Amino acid sequence: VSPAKRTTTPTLEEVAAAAGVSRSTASRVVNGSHLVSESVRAAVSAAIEQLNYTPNRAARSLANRQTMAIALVVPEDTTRVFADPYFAAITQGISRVLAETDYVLTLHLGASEKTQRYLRTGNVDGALVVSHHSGDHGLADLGGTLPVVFGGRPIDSASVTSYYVDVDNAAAAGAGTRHLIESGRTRIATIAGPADMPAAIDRFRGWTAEIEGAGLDAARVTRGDFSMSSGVRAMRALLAAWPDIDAVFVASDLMALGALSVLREQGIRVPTDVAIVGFDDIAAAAEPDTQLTTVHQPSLEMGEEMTRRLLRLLRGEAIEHAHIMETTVVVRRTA
Amino acid sequence: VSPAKRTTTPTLEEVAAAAGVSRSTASRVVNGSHLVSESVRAAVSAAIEQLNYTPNRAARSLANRQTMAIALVVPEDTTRVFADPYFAAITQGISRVLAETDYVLTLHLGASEKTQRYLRTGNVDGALVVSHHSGDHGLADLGGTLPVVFGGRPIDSASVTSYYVDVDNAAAAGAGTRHLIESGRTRIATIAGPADMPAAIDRFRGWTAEIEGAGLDAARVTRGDFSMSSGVRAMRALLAAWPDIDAVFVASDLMALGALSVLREQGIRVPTDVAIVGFDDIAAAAEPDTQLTTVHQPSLEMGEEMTRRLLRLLRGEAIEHAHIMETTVVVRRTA
DNA sequence: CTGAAAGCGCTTACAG
DNA sequence: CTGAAAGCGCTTACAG
Repeated sequence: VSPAKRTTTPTLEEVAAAAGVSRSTASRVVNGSHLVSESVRAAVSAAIEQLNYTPNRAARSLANRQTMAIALVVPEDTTRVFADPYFAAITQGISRVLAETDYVLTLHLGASEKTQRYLRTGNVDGALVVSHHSGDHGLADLGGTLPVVFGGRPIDSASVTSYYVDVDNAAAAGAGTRHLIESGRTRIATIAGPADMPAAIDRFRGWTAEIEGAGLDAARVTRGDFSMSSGVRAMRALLAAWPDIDAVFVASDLMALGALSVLREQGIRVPTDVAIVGFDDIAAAAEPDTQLTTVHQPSLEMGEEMTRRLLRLLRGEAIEHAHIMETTVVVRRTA
Repeated sequence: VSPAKRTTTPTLEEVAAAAGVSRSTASRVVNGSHLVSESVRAAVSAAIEQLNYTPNRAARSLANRQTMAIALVVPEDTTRVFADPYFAAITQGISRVLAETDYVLTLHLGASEKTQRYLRTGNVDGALVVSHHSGDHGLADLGGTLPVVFGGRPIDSASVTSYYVDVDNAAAAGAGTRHLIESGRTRIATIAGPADMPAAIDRFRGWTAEIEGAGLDAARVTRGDFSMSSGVRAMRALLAAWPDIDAVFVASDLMALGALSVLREQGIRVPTDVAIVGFDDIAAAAEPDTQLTTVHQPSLEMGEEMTRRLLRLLRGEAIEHAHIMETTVVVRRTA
């Protein structure tokens, strides 16, 4: 049978036969075992190459109880969340590090009964859960069932025992706010995020602490839902309630973009009249026409780090429960 | 062993024992075979329930040569594409119909050698490929290896034999342009998409045909890359080159949003001075502060339809190669 | 360092 | 309608 003609995938058995060794030995070289002589390794490698052999995943999983699959679960399945650049970047990071391994990624939008059962019943070796919202739909104790690392601090009771990577949202928001204070602004407002999201809560706390610490008035507050249009509404509301504001710390770049469009529309100069600091540093923030000053959050790297940590957990290594990544204030044109 | 205490998953063997039947019979009821008596079915079902049995996927795949997995591949892996609301909606649709089946979705960003090999060596039962760009990185003949349905017409040679769902981009763009013409506009520009993307090419063609058909001037053209910031740049360019324009058909909502912000900034009234029609109908288009008139494309439904079609292919049913979905012009405030 | 053998948990002809 | 048996393609003690 010429390799070009065969339609069915070659098996380990055939590789072994071609190399003149046993199936066990062929298996050992496929798996990089050290107890194989150099000559045998070469022969088997040649056979693998020649037959274009790829191990059958199902057979492998069945035999060694590893699936070589890891799940990416996004508990909330609204389009808004999924289209979030932050989420896109995290997924990118996850995909990037997984690409260098033999693991495959399964995608789960929502945390349905079916998904939970899938996760708990040995179909994946581990899970990555990315969620902005607090309501983790019963995913809290998932970590007790299989290795899990969360993107963002989980708000639930199990958080002390869960693994997660995050930034220090309060400190980061504080730094962004401080930039405004240090540049002489005194009537600094904030457009906060949803009151039920840990990241939003922490950023708001960071802003408040910094404002009060500077002896300024922390009353100029409004909220959005992290979307651009909510930023538009929030900015209008802010302007209506406190026409005197000279700066605003916005809890997400998308909302900041919305806020900027309102200021532009109303002919309010940025940063001369009102300075704006965002949060995230999405790609759009760096655009020549935007040049948004913002708190940089390493989203893609967070995805990479989550994945690397999960991989370590899968190798049986011990890691700390929390991994906090660095943020920086990126000063551009709006503040 | 009480079911509550056991840590290992029960096997079919155990279910069979508990029900007092053979493994074969237990397997038959798990798989809904008709050749099982009612009483036996009941007994096995009870055992399954009681033991909380879930079939082992690996064992099942190995035995019946089905993986019950389908791949979602996004050939280009830039953050920009992945954060695209259109893509997010499609994925949502895919996920939604798959949720009602036993299939799981694997996610592949980029079309690396590794991914291609994965797809071609029997690790999934079928694939869904979503791509805006033409350069499908060798995915063209993927359909010869396993069932595949594309989101968007593939531009490559294999397209006549591939399955895809799409909209009639030329006709849809024509309809959007016609809306502008019929409302009395005469100096109608367009912000087109990338010259290497089938959807962009077709939309531009649709605009051109309609403009020329009405005896108008089809010279007012500029291009973006479908991103909001490119819309900003394109709108500025348009205004600089042809200050007389009274309308613009924009090939994507994201670009239209950018264009609108420029008009707002320059104090140009919409739609009084310049009317705008977008394409996609993303969530942001319907926002109270935007109210963008646009060509609605059923993105989520396209994802659903792609998936349903792939499922049919997997069942061995015959389907047409192309499935074209309806678009409509949604008239809001900008035109 | 290498091989024979058992086993992973299912499905599916084949008989009956 | 039901069961015994073979087989899916691997891995992994166990001997040697």
